[in-house]
Amino acid sequence: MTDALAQFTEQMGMLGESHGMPRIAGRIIGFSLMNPGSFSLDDLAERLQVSKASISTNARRMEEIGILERTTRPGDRRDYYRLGQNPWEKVFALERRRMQELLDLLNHGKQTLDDNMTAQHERLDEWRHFLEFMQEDIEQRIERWRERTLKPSAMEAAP
Amino acid sequence: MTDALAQFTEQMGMLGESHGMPRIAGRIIGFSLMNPGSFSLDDLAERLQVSKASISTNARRMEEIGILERTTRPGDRRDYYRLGQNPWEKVFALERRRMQELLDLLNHGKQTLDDNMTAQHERLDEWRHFLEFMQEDIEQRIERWRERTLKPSAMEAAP
DNA sequence: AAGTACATTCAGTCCGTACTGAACGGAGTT
DNA sequence: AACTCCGTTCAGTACGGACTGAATGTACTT
Repeated sequence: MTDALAQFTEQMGMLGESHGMPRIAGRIIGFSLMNPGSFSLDDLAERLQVSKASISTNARRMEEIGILERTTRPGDRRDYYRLGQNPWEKVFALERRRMQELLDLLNHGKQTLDDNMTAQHERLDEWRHFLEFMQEDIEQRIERWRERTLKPSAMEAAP
Repeated sequence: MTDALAQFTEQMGMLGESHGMPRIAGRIIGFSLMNPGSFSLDDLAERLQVSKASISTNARRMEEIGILERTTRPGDRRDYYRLGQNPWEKVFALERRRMQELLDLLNHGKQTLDDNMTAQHERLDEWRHFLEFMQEDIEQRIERWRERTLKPSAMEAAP
């Protein structure tokens, strides 16, 4: 692996950490982004210089979320992993779920709040409205993205 | 503090952790959401059962980001904290910054990638386009939210 | 000047969790 | 059956960072 690519992989690891995922998970994503084909657990363990156990755990978790895809080959017992279809939609879905948790918490909190605390009620409502407003739009946004990528002819060049 | 409110505060702490912030920061937000007025460091330390040092550090950091507001009172040396104007926009801004970091990383990685690896180039481009698309749209969305809240007469009831 | 009332900083502790090596399990092969 | 080649699980380690108590800094009061 080139120096530059190794560095890219490491930075993806760090970025993954800042998104709340294990460092190795980010590295796997970075590596898979930059290298063609699919890779066995042993491949990844060797290339990323980490234990096979970590690779196994992280790859499987990311497959459950849909970020990675597991494939097999005839006459070969190993599992091979590569990037899934549209990994970032999956990441956004996770963040959306956290937003929903917050929304639920705010709703529940509002119920436990005494009626005469109008200022707090208003503030809670404001937050809820904002979150709901943003949330309903995320879906629309992703939908629009899908439409756009399905019709590549309509793509405009970005500056 | 009521049992229910204490529980709310704790859950806000946990939720904050899942967003990558210290538990105490989330608790301060939760507490400030539910309690009227502004609070001194000692107030918060006592109510949240944590050390004053932690409160100081976390409150200040959140003030830097704009989530909290620091106020003072005549004839009183203490600092008082309360929620800032539109805290969630600030949280979104943070996530937007992380997206930008990823975007930068992808752009830089693309430059280090050999020209003849067309498949990887395409995949990188796809990611970049998606992120750019989502990012520019988030700004528009927040802008629309501002317009909407500035004209409360135009508000529609949500289902 | 000494004393008081704050906020901040810093060295050290504690805790969660990512990560590892080794053991385990299962499915194929001989 | 025993053996091989996988992936997974588990007990233990290591590490990062949140949190704390004590020290420090600063501005005001007497």
